[in-house]
Amino acid sequence: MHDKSQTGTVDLSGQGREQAVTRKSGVALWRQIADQIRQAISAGTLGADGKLPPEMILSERFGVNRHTLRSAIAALVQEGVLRAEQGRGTFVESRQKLSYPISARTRFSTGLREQTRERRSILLADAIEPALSRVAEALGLAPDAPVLRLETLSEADGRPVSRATSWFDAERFPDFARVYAETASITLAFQHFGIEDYFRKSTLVSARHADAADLTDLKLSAGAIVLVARAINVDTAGVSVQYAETRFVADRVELSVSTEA
Amino acid sequence: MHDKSQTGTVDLSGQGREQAVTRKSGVALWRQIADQIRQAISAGTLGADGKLPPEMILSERFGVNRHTLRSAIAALVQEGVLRAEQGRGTFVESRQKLSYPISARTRFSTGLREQTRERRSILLADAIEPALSRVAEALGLAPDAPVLRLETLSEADGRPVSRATSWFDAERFPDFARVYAETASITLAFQHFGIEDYFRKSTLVSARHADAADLTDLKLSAGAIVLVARAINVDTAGVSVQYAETRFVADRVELSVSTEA
DNA sequence: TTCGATTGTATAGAACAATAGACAAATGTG
DNA sequence: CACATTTGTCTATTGTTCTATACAATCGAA
Repeated sequence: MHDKSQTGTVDLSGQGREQAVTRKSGVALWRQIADQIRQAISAGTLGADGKLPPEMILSERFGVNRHTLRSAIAALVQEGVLRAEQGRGTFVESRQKLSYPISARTRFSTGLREQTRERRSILLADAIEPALSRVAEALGLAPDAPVLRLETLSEADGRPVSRATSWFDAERFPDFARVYAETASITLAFQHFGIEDYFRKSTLVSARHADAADLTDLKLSAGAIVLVARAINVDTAGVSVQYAETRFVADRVELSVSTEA
Repeated sequence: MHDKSQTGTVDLSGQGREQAVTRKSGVALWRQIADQIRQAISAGTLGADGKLPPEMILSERFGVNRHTLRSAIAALVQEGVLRAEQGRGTFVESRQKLSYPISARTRFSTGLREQTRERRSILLADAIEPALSRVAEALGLAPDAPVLRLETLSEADGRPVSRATSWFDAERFPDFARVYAETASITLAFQHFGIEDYFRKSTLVSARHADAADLTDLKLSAGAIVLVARAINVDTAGVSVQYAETRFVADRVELSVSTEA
């Protein structure tokens, strides 16, 4: 059933890189095309002048009917990436990708300060629960030890950037959730508990399709990709104080690792 | 058109994490389900005993017809993730994710040595071309300076892991492609040109859908995700010697960043 | 105002995806 | 063997996606 998929190629970038749509793949053509246009815009290889080529031209490049291409554009208009004006053309609404630095001193707001006008984090939920095995291992706690779980959403310039689930030792940090809710900052909340500084020990990066909850919180459409960073933060004594699993919107964020050993 | 999508949820993990399929989203149900099963296997929350639940059970969990679920399984069988046996059940063929370390001393084979039986890199193509703007910038060369481009494929245990495009200063490293073809190692090829050691300066990590070429080379099915690492390597003097854009199969690889400041 | 270029709308048919029900074929067990 | 369990195949129906063609509406320039 899946061995007969056909692929047609298209040079969208003008730089030798080929883009393509694959038929009978389980992913609708209009969605594949929407993903590629979004990516090309982000890479600057399409709409660099703020305007997209006409629908007829684009549909020929992708080798699909004009209506199929229009579905792709409609999806991107709904996402806020494009804006179509009858008689004039289709225009790019937003372009740039945020570069999120990962280093020993990774903090949410700091690294994005120069790239955005405004940033904020929202506390969606908090709960005290027995630790899952991977959480207990990351924090160096006994299995099923009580941990505080924080669900947070981060936005930059009014658009969702990432969705994080963080765990903390509930015994060492009682009432952390309330302090965080007041300060809206992990760094400040840690200081309230006497931790002047903390460091990123390790980060595991993977990628997958966004699940249902992330789709909603991050305002994504189905099939969207998230970059997943599983990180451990330690205090100055090297003791794990936070384990976090953060999902970044792959279309809007890239992770920057500088390894100055 | 895209605002009327319906979402049904299913707890696949037994840990409170919900999985879901979204209808009318441009992604066929069987593909969404295939993606989720693959991910659940990789996370160990499904088929931990090597065997998948019967089709009837799974189709009820996902809230779809048995045939739809069978399409998902068929796709995973073709990928080599599952193996179905009439009368017996469906079994897990491969599970584990490779953890690819990113540090100042990142090299392909070293980090994967303990996780795999066998690794190899294949030179697919090489060419000398004028540098693209981002390549020239990364290597610190003049725009359109001649650069060598290498297209390589890396496999571990007989399965494709990553697909890289690397660029080198063609004037500093004449004949690099031939040397690399003979040694099958970037490290050894560099030594041939008097570079005893080199370091990873920076890495940008992003994620996107695999394009047509990567789909073919990495033997993926459409809609698959790749982790993209854009890296700059420098010699001991701090001069850029290699710029590489590597696409990792997101289902098989995660990137590990240890930030020991 | 007239015209070309462009996006928006409508309709119909073909190809694909999903559902439904029934039964065949293989496996392991009592 | 007889049986329950499980995957494999078949047919039919419905809804979604893609194609094809035609024309309307808006904009900007000649």
